[in-house]
Amino acid sequence: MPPTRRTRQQPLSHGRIVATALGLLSRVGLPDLTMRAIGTELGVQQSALYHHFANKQAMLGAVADEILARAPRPSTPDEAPWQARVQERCTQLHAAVTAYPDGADLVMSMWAFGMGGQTPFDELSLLLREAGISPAVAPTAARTLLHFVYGHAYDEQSHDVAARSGILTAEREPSDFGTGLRILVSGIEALLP
Amino acid sequence: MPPTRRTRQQPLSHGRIVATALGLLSRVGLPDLTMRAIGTELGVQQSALYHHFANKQAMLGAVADEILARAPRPSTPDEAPWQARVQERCTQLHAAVTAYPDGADLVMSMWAFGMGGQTPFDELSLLLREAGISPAVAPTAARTLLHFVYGHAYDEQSHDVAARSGILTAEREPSDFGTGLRILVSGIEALLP
DNA sequence: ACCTGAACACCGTTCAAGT
DNA sequence: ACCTGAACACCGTTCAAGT
Repeated sequence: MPPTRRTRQQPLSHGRIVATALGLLSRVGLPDLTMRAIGTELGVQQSALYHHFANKQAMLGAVADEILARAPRPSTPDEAPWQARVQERCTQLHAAVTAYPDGADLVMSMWAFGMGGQTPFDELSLLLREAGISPAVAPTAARTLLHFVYGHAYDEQSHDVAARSGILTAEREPSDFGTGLRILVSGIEALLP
Repeated sequence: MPPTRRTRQQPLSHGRIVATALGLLSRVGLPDLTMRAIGTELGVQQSALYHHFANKQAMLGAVADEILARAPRPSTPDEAPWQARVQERCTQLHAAVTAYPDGADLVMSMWAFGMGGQTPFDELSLLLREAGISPAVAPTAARTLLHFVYGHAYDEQSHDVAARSGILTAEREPSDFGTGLRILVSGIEALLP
């Protein structure tokens, strides 16, 4: 008797697989997000998933994109100082990846591997170019911001996992993310002519 | 006929296992750094390793510490400006983790999980406190620097792996690391009274 | 105390066969 | 075209048994 097997109503599709994977991720975490578990949840064999994605990594790339797509849209007006806009976007991305267990790990890996998560980089690069950062440096600054956002989120989420395993790690102040972000924005500001 | 099985001369030990794992890591990478492969390399059963480490993660923590311990020692004199000292240390750490395939991934994971890599954080925190950064903010600044160092190195190494798999990712300028580091140091400088 | 040998409970991926 | 069912080639970890 399988634990949770839903009868299949609709045919499989990219979107249905990603939605199911996302729901499963939030319940069991990345290590238990197996192709078998996703198949069981959808009421199909694990091998059926390979008709829609070339391999597991391609599917995880789509999941990472969905996590980022669920980040709230910026509310700061376009006329606001670029510092405020950058800080808002980074805070939203931080919230988006920490909304799912191991979300930072997943998004960071997929972005580094070139299999997803390109949008935040493009958005931040554009925002910084509009702010007057030279086109040669804007991508570097955007990457540096994202390394911080994902790295910090990864740290927080690993801290949670480690704490659950009874491992001691350094405590993290709630203000820590904001302070780090201000360091970065000040540093980028110093590059302006 | 096993591929490479060395006859065992000395008894197993922490140090011998770590050294063997490090050699294997540099040849085959993290995904193929299995307990079986390490055992074969040492001429023992994989289960023998569990008499010296509680589990694979604990062993990988020791490997991460060894990678960091092999970073070159600072040559910049203690009297030099803190900016130069921070930049040198970060550049050395960057070199240390990129010296082994998947080194950044390994060190970042173990540090986040609290199973290794504590030394760089302690060193940078101290250095920044000596520079006049308030004790409340110095750890945050140190963490922000390390997120950048490891994040950037992780990116570069993933780029290599992806390229080998024929996946296209954005090109990276060699000056990119230095530019990002200067952004961070400028930002930390802005926190000084 | 240290290690062997075998097993357990899993993985991702492939592929002939069905519909 | 889409999916099943079974297999393949692996994993990390455990544990009785040997020395």
